[in-house]
This record gives sequence, C-alpha cells and structure tokens, in this order.
Amino acid sequence: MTPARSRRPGAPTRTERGIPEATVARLPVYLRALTALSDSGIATASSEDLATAAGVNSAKLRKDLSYLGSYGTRGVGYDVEYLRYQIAREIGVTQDWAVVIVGIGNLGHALANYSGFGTRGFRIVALLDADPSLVGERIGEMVVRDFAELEEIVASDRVSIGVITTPAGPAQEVCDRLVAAGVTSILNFAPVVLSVPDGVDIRKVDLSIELQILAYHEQRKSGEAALPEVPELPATMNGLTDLPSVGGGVGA
Amino acid sequence: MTPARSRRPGAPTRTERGIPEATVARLPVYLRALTALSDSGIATASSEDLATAAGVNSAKLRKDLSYLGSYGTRGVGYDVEYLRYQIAREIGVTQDWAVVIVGIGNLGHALANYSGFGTRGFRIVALLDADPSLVGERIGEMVVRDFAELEEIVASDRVSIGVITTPAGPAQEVCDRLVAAGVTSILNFAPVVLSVPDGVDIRKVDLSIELQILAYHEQRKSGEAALPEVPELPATMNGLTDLPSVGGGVGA
DNA sequence: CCGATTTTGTTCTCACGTTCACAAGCTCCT
DNA sequence: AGGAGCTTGTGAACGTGAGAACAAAATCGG
Ligand SMILES: NC(=O)c1ccc[n+]([C@@H]2O[C@H](COP(=O)([O-])OP(=O)(O)OC[C@H]3O[C@@H](n4cnc5c(N)ncnc54)[C@H](O)[C@@H]3O)[C@@H](O)[C@H]2O)c1
Ligand SMILES: NC(=O)c1ccc[n+]([C@@H]2O[C@H](COP(=O)([O-])OP(=O)(O)OC[C@H]3O[C@@H](n4cnc5c(N)ncnc54)[C@H](O)[C@@H]3O)[C@@H](O)[C@H]2O)c1
Repeated sequence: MTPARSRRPGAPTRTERGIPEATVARLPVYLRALTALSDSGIATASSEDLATAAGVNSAKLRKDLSYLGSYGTRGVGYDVEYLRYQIAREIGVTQDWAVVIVGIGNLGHALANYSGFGTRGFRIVALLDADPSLVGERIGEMVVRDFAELEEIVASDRVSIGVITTPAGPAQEVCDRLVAAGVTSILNFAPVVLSVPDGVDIRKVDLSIELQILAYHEQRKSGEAALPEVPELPATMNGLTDLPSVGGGVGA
Repeated sequence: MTPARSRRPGAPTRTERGIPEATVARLPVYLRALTALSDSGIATASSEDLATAAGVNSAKLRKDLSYLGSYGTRGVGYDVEYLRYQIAREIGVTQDWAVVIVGIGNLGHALANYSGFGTRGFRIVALLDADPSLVGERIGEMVVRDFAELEEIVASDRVSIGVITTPAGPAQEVCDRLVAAGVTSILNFAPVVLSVPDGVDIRKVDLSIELQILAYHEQRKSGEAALPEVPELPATMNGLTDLPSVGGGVGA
C-alpha cells in the first residue's frame, strides 16, 4: 500500500490535481498556439515548436503540460488536436460559459461588438446598463437591457461570470449586486479595487496601469540623468500643498 | 566610507536603484489609492490604511515603498501628497508620455474616447488606421490619420509608446513598423504573441485569457464531478480528428 | 533485432516574491 | 524629561516559479 507521503520541503502546496496559478495563466496561451498550428494543418508539434509559438521557453512549457498528465510522446512530440482538447477540458472551455456585461458605454460597446469570445468558450447572454436612454439599443444580435433585470437573467441563464465596464464610482455597488445575484467570477475594467467575499474570483484589467509600467521602464531607458532632483522632505511634513500635479487620477 | 558589498545569497539581483518587477506593477495601484485619499482630503495615512485602499497586505506595501526610499515617518505614517509625488516621479508620470494608437476599430474607438489617460500621465498624439474609409474621421478632439504617417509622427512628437488594436493578422507587421519608427514600448491587445528586439518592452492585454482563467477556477468551484471523462490516448495517435470543437480560436 | 537519435517528463538548484516579526524611531502625554 | 504607544523599515523564513540538465521512452534505419 502507498505510505502516507510527508510533504517534501519546497514542493508547492497543491490540492489533488491543482495546477500552479502561473501555469493556469499560460494554458490559454498554449491553447491559442495549438489552435493556430491546427489551422495551419500541423498535426504534431514538439515542445520546442509549441514554446516558440507561445513565446515561452520549452522547459517551462513541458513542465506546465506535465501538470495535466502525460499527453506527449517521447521522441515525437504532442498531437496538436489531442493536446488542444485536453487543455480546453482542463480550463473548462469545452462548453460555453454564460457572461453578462454591465455598463454599455465606450468599452462595453466594444466588448459587445467583439466576435472573439464566442470562439473561445464564452457566450454573452446580456448587456446591462442603468441609463434608460441606452436600454433598448441594439448592438449586433443583442439588445441592451435594464440593470434591474440582472437577478432574473443570472438565475435563468446560469450566469457565473460578470464583466464590469461602468465608471469607477458605481463599480463596487454593481459588483455587490452581481455577487448577490449569484455571479462568482468577475472581470473588472473600472480603475478601482473591488472587494468580494471568499469564493468569488476577481480579475482586473487596467490599461492605465499597463501604460504606467511601460512608462517606468521607458524612463530608465532614456537615461536617469534626465530625472528631476529628489525634493527633500522638509523638517515638518506640512506645507507640501504645491507640489506639481502628477498622474494617477481617480474616477471614471 | 561604504565598503564594497558582496551580494548576499538570496538577495534579488538588481541594478542600482532597480525595483523588483512585482513592485513596479503595484506602484500604479498605490498611486491611484493615494490620489483617492488625497481627493478625500486625507493628508496622512498609515501603511495599514494604504494597504487596505490598494488591496494588498501592509507588510508588502511597506517593503515596496522601501525600495523608493524612506518616505514615511515612524509612529505617524506617510504624507499622502508627498508620497504620491515620489511614486509618480519613480514611475515617470510627472510629465506626460506621447502615445499613438494603431487600429481604430471597436477597441481603438473606445480607447480614443477614454478621458482617463490624460489624468494619468499619457497624451494620445495620434490615431492611426490603414483603412482609407476611416482616415479623416473625427473622434473627440482628434482625427484618424493614415498609418503611413507613422514615422513622421513618431519622430516629430517624440512618441515612445504605441498601442496596437488591430486584428491579430497584421499585428506583428504593425509592431515591426512601430519599432522601426522608434517606438520602444508597446501595449498589445491583439491575441497573438509579438516578437520584438531587445530594448523594446511589450505588454499584452488579452481579455479572452482573463476570462479563461476565471473559467478554470469557476469549473473547480462547481465540483469536478461534473467534468467529462478523460478520453484515453488510443494506441496510435492518429485518427483523432473528430474531437469536440473547443474554445481557443485564433484570429481577429 | 539493436543501436543511434529524438524528445518527453522530471529532478535539482537557484532566483524571486511574500509574509512574519521586531528593533528602531517618532510623537505625545504626564 | 522620560516613558508609553504607534508605526515604519528590514532581516529572516518560507513558499512559489524558472531554467538547466538528464534519465527514460519512443521511433527509425540498417
Ligand atoms: N474606454 C476606455 O477605453 C477605457 C480605458 C481604460 C479604462 N476604462 C474604464 O472602463 C470603464 C468604462 O469606461 P467607458 O469609457 O466605457 O465609460 P462610459 O462612461 O462610456 O460608460 C460607462 C457606462 O456605465 C453605465 N453605468 C453607470 N453606472 C451604472 C450602474 N450603476 N449600473 C449599470 N450601468 C451603469 C453608464 O450608463 C455608461 O453607459 C471605466 O471605469 C473606465 O475607467 C475605459
Ligand atoms: N473589441 C473588443 O472588445 C476586443 C476584445 C478583446 C480583444 N480584442 C482584440 O483587439 C483587436 C482590435 O479589436 P476590434 O474589435 O477593435 O477590431 P476591429 O476589426 O473593429 O478594428 C481593427 C482596426 O484595425 C485596422 N487595421 C487593420 N489592419 C491594419 C494595419 N495593417 N494597419 C493599421 N490598421 C489596421 C482596421 O482598419 C480596423 O479599423 C483585435 O485584435 C481583437 O482580437 C478586441
């Protein structure tokens, strides 16, 4: 019989068949690469080929795939279709997930018009907005509906994923409504930190943050000699009201 | 005098005043939290307060800030305005960075209409598209210009950041053009892995990947008993052409 | 049938990131 | 002036992630 294994120090703590978070974040990239190879009529690919297509190093790719099982063939590589199916199954996109989008402004419109979600395992079942002048507008096949209908829609369409594209102000309130209605995964575009109860997953997309990270590295490239002098902290910390205005604004 | 320090084992390798990547990614969040506190009229905040506002743990926040210098006061906390300025300076958003957006479709329109960049250290100097029927269209204060004008614009406006919102197909080509024109930081929305030479930074935003990560966790929440059986690999790997179609599509 | 060749799956080691815990330093009150 | 009470800055421990390296397994040619 199998002896009760004591955890080796350094081994990642992971529940049965749990996959490291860093790996989970790369699986969709592999899935996309496999789909591209498949569309090019390629039936088999080595870890090196796949790693190149996915923009990662091949050892990392092999280790990532090894968490799913042994789906390759030594000396040969991976069967593209088979591996694609296995990854899709592991991620959970062999069937479609129902999604609602809340806040049909600039960004909400763009998402609603985007055809890429359908081919990647998601089905947008409702576009919701609180603005009465938007309700009833047609976008592609869909019609904008009133945010008040949220609970009904979530319940009848088994919606588990919500996307927030409202301004920052109402975002927490919208988030709470989504959670109360039964949504357990949220993708947030509003520039604000949302708090959710345990059991609800939240991810954020923040374009200003991405640009600011680029700006940081850009600044170092262009030579730090160009940096302004560090103003020293005065003896008293008061009287600092007239510093130059700086980026980092809050709000919609 | 300062003795030449030999690297302690375990200490992160970092060039003079270099900041760990994970910290750099959080500084914009702190900046936003500080701006919010400042707008609420709060002049001083403890690491605990700030950490709550930024959605991180306070030890992490203190360690992150310690890479910038000692800007707090023991027993008191941090001066909100002063710290905000220091972080903005470190990120490099005390002045605006010029940005071009390439591909003015659904997403490009949304970004062009977004007012949030201006208040966070960025100035959109041009909207570019290859489609002649779009060139000349007015969006807010700006007019869509021909992609062919790229080089001229980059040179005359000292543009160092480019945003790609074209379909996946032309994205690499557009990327190469941007780099050749002198752009050294790129934010990519197209679902494709771009390759760039050393010295050019690239970040990607991929909504389908975000949703798929949520789907993975969602699947585990709803009980794995619901998972389809794992199909076994047949003795030969051929003849696998009729697997169910799965999410992960490629293309625009 | 066997050895050469290819490529996976995994182990080992090092680097990076997070969190705890506490001494050092500042303010305020008596 | 001196001690009580906070809060920062950081050393040290721990956990996670990345990559090099290699043994194991499969194919293929002779
Ligand atoms: N547009 C962009 O390119 C862009 C870029 C980065 C970040 N963002 C962020 O994304 C979010 C949306 O941006 P946008 O430009 O689309 O804004 P927007 O103002 O155009 O649209 C917001 C929509 O949300 C709706 N709304 C407001 N309160 C609501 C509520 N309580 N319930 C339901 N709907 C509500 C409004 O009616 C409006 O239609 C903002 O938080 C913004 O900061 C947008
Ligand atoms: N719209 C969304 O919500 C959304 C969501 C996720 C990802 N994306 C991705 O973002 C990108 C843009 O999406 P979209 O919906 O705005 O697409 P879109 O088709 O509406 O717009 C693309 C624009 O790029 C322009 N273009 C094409 N080739 C070009 C070239 N070589 N040079 C310059 N311009 C060129 C086109 O003329 C068009 O205006 C796509 O890669 C898409 O996969 C979009």
